[in-house]
Amino acid sequence: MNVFINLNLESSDPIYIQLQQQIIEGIAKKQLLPGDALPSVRSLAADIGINLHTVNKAYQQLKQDGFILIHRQKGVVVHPDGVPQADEVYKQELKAKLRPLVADSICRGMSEAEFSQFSKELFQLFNEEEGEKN
Amino acid sequence: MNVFINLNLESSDPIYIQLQQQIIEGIAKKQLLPGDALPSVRSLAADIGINLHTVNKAYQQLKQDGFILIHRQKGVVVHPDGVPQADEVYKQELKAKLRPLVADSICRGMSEAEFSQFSKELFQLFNEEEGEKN
DNA sequence: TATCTGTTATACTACTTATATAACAGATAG
DNA sequence: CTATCTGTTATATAAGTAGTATAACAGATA
Repeated sequence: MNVFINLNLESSDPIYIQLQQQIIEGIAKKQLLPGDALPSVRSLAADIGINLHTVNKAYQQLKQDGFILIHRQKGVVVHPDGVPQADEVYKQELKAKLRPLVADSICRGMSEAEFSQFSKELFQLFNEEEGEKN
Repeated sequence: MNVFINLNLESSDPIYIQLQQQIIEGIAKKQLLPGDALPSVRSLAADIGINLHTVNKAYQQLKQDGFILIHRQKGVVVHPDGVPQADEVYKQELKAKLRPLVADSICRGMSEAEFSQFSKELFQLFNEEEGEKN
């Protein structure tokens, strides 16, 4: 049940953020399904060669955001009820995150069409591989 | 010639990043045109109540990214030749920044159409106010 | 000469990231 | 019962980032 984790230790993105994103990508690609078990903090930390607390930090944030459930003595699973649907608060935050990307892109002469094409390609990337189990 | 700067000191985004983004937004909205003068590091710092070095850090990065020119003893201006157009490297970085936003949105049941609609709204936001001088 | 530029240097505080150990309480397998 | 597995909590440390505070320098300009 190993999740394929590719960490970039050169990146300025913190390890626990990269870890979060990889798990979220796994859920988006449906390689991780509701109810699926995730490795324990200790085994995952050992597997990818980082500290237990770094994994725990990622898990805590994923739990906070509704991606996973943590049963105190049973382990960690992808949330059986699925991830909470995007509400208005989430959508406002999303727009706030897109905002600087759009402003920058406009300055550099990119069209709205090209920008949206990138989004479209990413949506396809995550949906194409639907259900792959490697 | 004051740039309207709205800082959020509660935000986890560093001040120098917010400052950068506001100036980039000004350029995107064409409120700041090629050749326009920007305040000196000292006067802008005094105006918005922050340290000189924080402003300098934002300016240095804007210079590095081609948004502004800094004439050693003359001051700071929006780059007269315009901002460098998006190249392949830039586009790859943009996609890398969009990637976690898209993965997250998919998990939360957002469609590609809705996601692109947000981008579209932001493009309009920056283009609507074209040339406004308040 | 006084004052404005950007630039550089140093020092300090506070916070974040990541690691290292250690211990605790509940569940479970032998 | 005991050993081992869970997540959790507590400390401590090291390195890096963010932000501030002062000070000084060199070139331009009024």
